[in-house]
Amino acid sequence: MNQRDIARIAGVSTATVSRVINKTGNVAQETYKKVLRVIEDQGYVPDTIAKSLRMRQTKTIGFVIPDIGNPFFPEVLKGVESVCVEYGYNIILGNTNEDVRTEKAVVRNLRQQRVDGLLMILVDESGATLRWGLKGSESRLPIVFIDRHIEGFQYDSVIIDNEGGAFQATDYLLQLGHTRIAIIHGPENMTPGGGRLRGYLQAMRARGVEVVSDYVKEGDFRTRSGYELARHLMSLPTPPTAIFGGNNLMTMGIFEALRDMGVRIPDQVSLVGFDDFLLAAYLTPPLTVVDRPMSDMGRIATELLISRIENRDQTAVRKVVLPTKLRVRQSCRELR
Amino acid sequence: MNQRDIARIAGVSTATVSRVINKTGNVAQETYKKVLRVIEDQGYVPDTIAKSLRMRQTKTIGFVIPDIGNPFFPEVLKGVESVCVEYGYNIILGNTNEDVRTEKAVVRNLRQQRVDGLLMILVDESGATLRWGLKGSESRLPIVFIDRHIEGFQYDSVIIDNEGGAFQATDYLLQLGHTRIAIIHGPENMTPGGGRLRGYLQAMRARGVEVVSDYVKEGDFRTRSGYELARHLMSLPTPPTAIFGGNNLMTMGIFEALRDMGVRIPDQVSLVGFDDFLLAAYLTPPLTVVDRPMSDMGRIATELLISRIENRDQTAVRKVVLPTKLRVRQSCRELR
DNA sequence: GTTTATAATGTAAACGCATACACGAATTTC
DNA sequence: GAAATTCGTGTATGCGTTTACATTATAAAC
Repeated sequence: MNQRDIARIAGVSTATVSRVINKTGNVAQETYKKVLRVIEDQGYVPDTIAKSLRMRQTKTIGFVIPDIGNPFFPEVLKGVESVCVEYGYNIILGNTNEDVRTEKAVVRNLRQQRVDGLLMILVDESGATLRWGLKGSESRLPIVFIDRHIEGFQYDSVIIDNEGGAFQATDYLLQLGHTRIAIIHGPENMTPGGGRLRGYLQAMRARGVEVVSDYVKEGDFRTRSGYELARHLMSLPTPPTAIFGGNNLMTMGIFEALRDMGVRIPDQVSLVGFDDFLLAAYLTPPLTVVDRPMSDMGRIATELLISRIENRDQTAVRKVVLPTKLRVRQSCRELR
Repeated sequence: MNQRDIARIAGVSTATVSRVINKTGNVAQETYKKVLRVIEDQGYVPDTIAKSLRMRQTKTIGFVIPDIGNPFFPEVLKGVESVCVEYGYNIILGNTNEDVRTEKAVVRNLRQQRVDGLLMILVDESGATLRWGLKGSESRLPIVFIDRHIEGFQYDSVIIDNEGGAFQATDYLLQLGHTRIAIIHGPENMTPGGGRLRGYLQAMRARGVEVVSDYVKEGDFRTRSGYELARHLMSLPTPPTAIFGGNNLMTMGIFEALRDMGVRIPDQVSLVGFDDFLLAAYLTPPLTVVDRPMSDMGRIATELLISRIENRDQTAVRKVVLPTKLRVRQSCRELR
């Protein structure tokens, strides 16, 4: 059942059917109703594929993420989805498994699917993914980066104030009297990893507290690395009195390690995490964390992307930085 | 840059280019290489939209879910995604917000997008969604239901043994000596709600324990209803000694309520949840739950769907029932 | 009542691809 | 060496839309 069938049954031309469906151009009241009735009767639904081909736009955006399993993902997706529904866009998912090769393939695939725009939480911040994946596409595909900022590309990004958030958390611990503060941060060459580390360092220096290199550990943003590095930290001759976890997963690993080692929070060691997550408030003790507006990131990024797609926003490249918020709960104690 | 451009540059016809890309039909070694070089040079990527139109298949499946926010979702998605990658299918998301009207619209939209098949976690088990959403589509769209079974439709479903799982959990509590066992179950007219309730009732009766109607509460699968019903239960003149939570979200609500009321788990009340979730193992105490293989459900459902799409599976309608597993942790105590 | 503007509709081409069919060249068959 | 087969390639059509352009019917203007 296609447009031509409807046209035939209604005794009009396909052009008229099209005009009725899209409310474009003039069509007589009577004809309008007649066509609509036939459409309704037949349960006809226009073929989006054909329309996309003709219109050269698919009303679809690609959402590229590194790991479906990270609790971060559904949060962001929630924001993305709500805006997409509002503007009538569909979402095609692209999971990269934190792997650069896969990432390239995903970008290619999405481009091949003729998505109207791309929302990306990139793994490869070097830009190689993009250069290769986008090679040969004449029309500049609108892209908005989420949680990453990539220098040297004329694309928008929506990120959070990693430095500020880490500064805030560290300073909070310092205020409580801690000086032996450890950090398990993410990869230094990635936006969230490096930024949070810098915030930590700045806070320490601002208060004139010496940074002990043994207390500064680089993880890979996964639970396991948090677990192992925390065990390592607590086995030090002089263990830290507080640990700052660089993201949700690593913080969970830290929590688990402390529990397994029988280290009590916050009596023996204070814990602050980055990322609020469902878990944090339910743990015992409830975790103090740097909260970042994940759903908002998704929402704002999508708004931005769609406004680029629809050419409503012609301004220069935007870098939106969202603020974080320290949620004080019960995982830190005052030292005196 | 399209096929015609490549053909022109390579000095061949579009048919040859197509043959090279799809490795269909014969083409001379030399020509093959030449065309491939041009494609590479130009960064040409075939247009999937045009291909889809011509081939009448999109290599895309729609995944309809009721709530992105439910931890259940990413788990299932993980399984779905892995299979889709394997077979080269894309996923378009459809969030229904647990709303029947939205659900209808989503099905329509997905059909309009010409997805090759549908994976559905339905809200409306009456079938009205399908009847309306699919009206007028001549070619039978392959569909696999996840976590729901709908009578009267010739579609496959992949569900879990709700009755068995609930029986197991209830029986476990009975074995520990509990008799005042409450259940907060989901909507009775839904597969997981009704099934789990039945399993509970069967277990009680099997051991000859009277079912107290005050202890049987129907929630809506959301956190809040678990919270409120748990508060209600514990305010009863004779409160239960054990509560069985009908799904992950409601169990969390129950947990929260008990914490807020200062009721100690498992000393004062034992708690068993349905669904394992990241949280469960991290809570204090770690929760005993009925675990169900969510990722497997996604995987198996997708395998089934794709085999239907590609006509590899011509057998009658399948109803796959996956077993559950009781994960005993520390939220239940023996009564004596 | 003729001209002119406007509304209503139809005709046909194009979007980028796969493929049926056609055709000449090369190869095999006897 | 003629007939039959296979190989390599091109031409042209159609998938279901939208839309520029053409055409006819209707209303407005004088």
